[in-house]
Amino acid sequence: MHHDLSKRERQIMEVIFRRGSGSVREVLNEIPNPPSYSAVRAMMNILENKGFITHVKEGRKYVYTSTTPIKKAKKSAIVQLLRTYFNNSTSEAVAAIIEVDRKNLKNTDFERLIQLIEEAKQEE
Amino acid sequence: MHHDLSKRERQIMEVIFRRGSGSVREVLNEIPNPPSYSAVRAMMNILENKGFITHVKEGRKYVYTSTTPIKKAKKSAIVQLLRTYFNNSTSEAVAAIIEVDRKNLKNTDFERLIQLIEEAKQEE
DNA sequence: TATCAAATGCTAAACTAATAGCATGGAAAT
DNA sequence: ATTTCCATGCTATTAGTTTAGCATTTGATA
Repeated sequence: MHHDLSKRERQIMEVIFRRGSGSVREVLNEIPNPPSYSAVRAMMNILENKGFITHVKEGRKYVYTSTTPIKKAKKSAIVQLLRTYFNNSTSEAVAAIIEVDRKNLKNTDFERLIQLIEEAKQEE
Repeated sequence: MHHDLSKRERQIMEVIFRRGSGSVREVLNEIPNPPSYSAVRAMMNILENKGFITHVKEGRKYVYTSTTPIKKAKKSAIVQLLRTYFNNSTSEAVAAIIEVDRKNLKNTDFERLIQLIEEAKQEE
């Protein structure tokens, strides 16, 4: 998906995915150690020229969105995570995710997860 | 973790995490649309100078490993995924992961997952 | 309506990353 | 011991990123 992007291009795409959309200013505000406003504008133009994002005019500014459907982007990110860190093992990945957030998860969360898995099992 | 890496640096780190370790040649072999051998070497030198990887001599070649413990790297990748694509919702992420791989998962896999979650629930 | 503030269009210069390729060195094979 | 094969050391060049800043456009405000 966004595998051939430069560091800045990638950072911008991540902000767009996280927010759903964003103006140059909004994107800039969410980049850690950001470059200048000019640089972000330049990068977003490049991303648009490459076809990764598109914009609509809203008031006096441009609001950008990803041209890749969010669902597809999520899938791509997951495949990438599994491949890089979990040897493509879904269950190891799930275990690791739960472990990361275990302290914050409540009983109802666990029950929802179990129900979710039961459902997937049925649909098989 | 590796959030300020250039595109190539990032690609190299991903290979190192996936493989556990790797020589320049081995890393090169796993990069899609790879640059030259020279370029990979240069990048790996930079990564070493920045402290992300280290090497031991093995025969006539250098074998590189990450200086970041794999566990920490996994956690960082997960946090990043959740933040970017799932609004920090563990259960949505788990649902999406299962969805991606649903066709390949067998009944025993689902049962293992349920057991895994039951255990996490107990440990709470 | 006139002014202001904040956005984009554009471009050139400065900087950093990425690359190629020659020089060097060492392990393995003959 | 000598040759061969791969690997690294190094450096110059190319490609791409980052920047500032002026001109222009456009909502908002007095």
